[in-house]
Amino acid sequence: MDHKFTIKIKTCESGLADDGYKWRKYGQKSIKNSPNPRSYYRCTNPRCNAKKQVERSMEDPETLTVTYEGLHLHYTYSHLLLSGSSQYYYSDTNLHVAKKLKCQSMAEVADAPAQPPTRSTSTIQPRKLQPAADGAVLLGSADASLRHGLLGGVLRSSEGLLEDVVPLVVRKPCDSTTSSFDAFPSSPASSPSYSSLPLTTNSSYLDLGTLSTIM
DNA sequence: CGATTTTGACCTGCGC
DNA sequence: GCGCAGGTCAAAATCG
Repeated sequence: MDHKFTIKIKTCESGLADDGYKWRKYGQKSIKNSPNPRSYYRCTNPRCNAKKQVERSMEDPETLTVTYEGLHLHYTYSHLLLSGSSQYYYSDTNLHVAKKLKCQSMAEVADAPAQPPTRSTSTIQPRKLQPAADGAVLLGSADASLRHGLLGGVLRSSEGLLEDVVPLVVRKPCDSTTSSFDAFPSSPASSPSYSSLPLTTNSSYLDLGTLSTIM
């Protein structure tokens, strides 16, 4: 069992996505039918088994397809310094790329984000930490207040696996006023369910809408 | 000088 | 069994 999912990140010029974790590159391979090589990264934390693969999108060179695998077993305090200029996408379509992804894992991924938006709950509902397949739970030992501080303003909209395995946000240094969002027609980020979030919709985009369709 | 990246070799899984 | 493709290793190079 593994946690594996893919997100698409808009990059600007030469800007690389900084997801708050520290990664070490351990390989690069050219992929068949893809003009761009795929880079392989491991978390530098020796206790952490998280890995990610970064591949530049064929259709949009400014989009990086990042496949995360494994769980972070530690914190990154850089999240406390998050700015509002974050843009990231969660692509369910690429979930199918992971050939080893089992149906159960798919269900896990799709579980929480597919929940109807119970946004009226202003109280931070600590999402039940889904025990990871390997028994590890990201932030599992976190002080609750710290966890809320980290998660509350960033990705609580997902209320799901993203909090467990996705680095809390994929940051990019460039301005958020790019017009590239036209390439992503489905935009549940504008859903009212996100209006209660402490982040503005034009500063952070999370494409979770289609995620529920894979249930 | 230690950490990180690069890159070719090696390993492994899968389809035929 | 063989070949291909993807993933990982590890030594050398590079960087800060």
